[in-house]
Amino acid sequence: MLYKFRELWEQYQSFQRRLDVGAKTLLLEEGQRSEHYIYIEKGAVRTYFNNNGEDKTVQFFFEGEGLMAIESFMNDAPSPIAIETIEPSVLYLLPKPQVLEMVARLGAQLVPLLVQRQIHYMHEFVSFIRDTPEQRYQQLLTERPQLILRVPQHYIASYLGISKVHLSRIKSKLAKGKRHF
Amino acid sequence: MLYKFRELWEQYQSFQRRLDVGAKTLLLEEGQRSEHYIYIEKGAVRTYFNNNGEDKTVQFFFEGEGLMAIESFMNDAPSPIAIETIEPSVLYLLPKPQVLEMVARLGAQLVPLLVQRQIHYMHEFVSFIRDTPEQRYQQLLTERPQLILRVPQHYIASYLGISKVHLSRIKSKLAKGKRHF
DNA sequence: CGCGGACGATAACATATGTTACCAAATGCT
DNA sequence: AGCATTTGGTAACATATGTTATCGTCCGCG
Repeated sequence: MLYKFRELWEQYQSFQRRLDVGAKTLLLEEGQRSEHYIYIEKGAVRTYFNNNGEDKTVQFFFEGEGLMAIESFMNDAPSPIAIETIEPSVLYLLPKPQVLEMVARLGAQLVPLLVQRQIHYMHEFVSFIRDTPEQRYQQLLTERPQLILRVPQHYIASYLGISKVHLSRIKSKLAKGKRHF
Repeated sequence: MLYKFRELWEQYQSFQRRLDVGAKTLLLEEGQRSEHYIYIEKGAVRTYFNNNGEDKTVQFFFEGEGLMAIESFMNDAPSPIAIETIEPSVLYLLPKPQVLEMVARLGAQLVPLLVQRQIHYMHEFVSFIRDTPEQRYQQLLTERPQLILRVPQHYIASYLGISKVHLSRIKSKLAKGKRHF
């Protein structure tokens, strides 16, 4: 039996819990076990961890995307990563048993999806060893302009691996370069 | 029909090509299409790319490990990544048609493997936004000491995302800290 | 409406890292 | 053995980035 992910997802509607939450709602705490797959109907979400008192953002997600703390979920271990909303959001949570059932039913159809995810992470990795923070910021600007507009700067800074002060410097430097009157 | 990867691999022995090559042998050029899975029986291999004239190392592999330029292989596109031996090596190459056949036969059994790879890349990513180059070097020292011993320093430097001069500084700083006579 | 916190910019200074250049030791090859 | 190449260390200087502190604005919430 072959499924596309989206069709299969619909079949589990009755198990999905709808969440309508405000900004900065914690969806998974660091150290907790992940028990859900999260689909974002509306809003924005980030994953992050705490590094001696300061937030480090790992990834951003927006409407139409899904996520989970895969390491915790798959290895049944405390999550090194926390999840919280950035904006008021509408989310659908599917509990672990049903997620595992979906995974089993999808079977080999997951392989290409997982391969593409892996390629995505390799790209991020390569970007770190090849590009300066300024270049990485410019790529964000061109490739994900909505992200720059919607996400507070200090989250973006830690995602880029730099301080918020430095990101501010980069922006003002770029703005100076663009000015011509 | 269920297989473990290793058992299945043995079944394809007759398709495997054995390569006995010296150090710095180019196995896949940047821009070429990847047509093989490579298993390392002996030796060491790195993946890298050229960034305006200078090498950036992405990953290291040693005996018992396998690799391929997954992006090129799976998407049938020119590879952004080159592959070459670091040491004289004995390798086994399995051509693409047989690799695809293996993938098909493994099917859903690949899912956990791919998930763990994904987690691995996420860890590398997190290390970049959390740790200083010095910390990343120390982790290499404790987690993969053989790597430090066998791989030339400038490859390690670019893998860490820093210049070889700076890596040398880090080493001498750490050595100074350890000295106590 | 007003207040406090979140957000963003900037300055001044400290530290980390890159670049270039030079030298010494190790290694490979003939 | 001898030479060229690779590898690794160090110094001096330039640049990038972090840290701390201060300020102004905006925005949510009582």
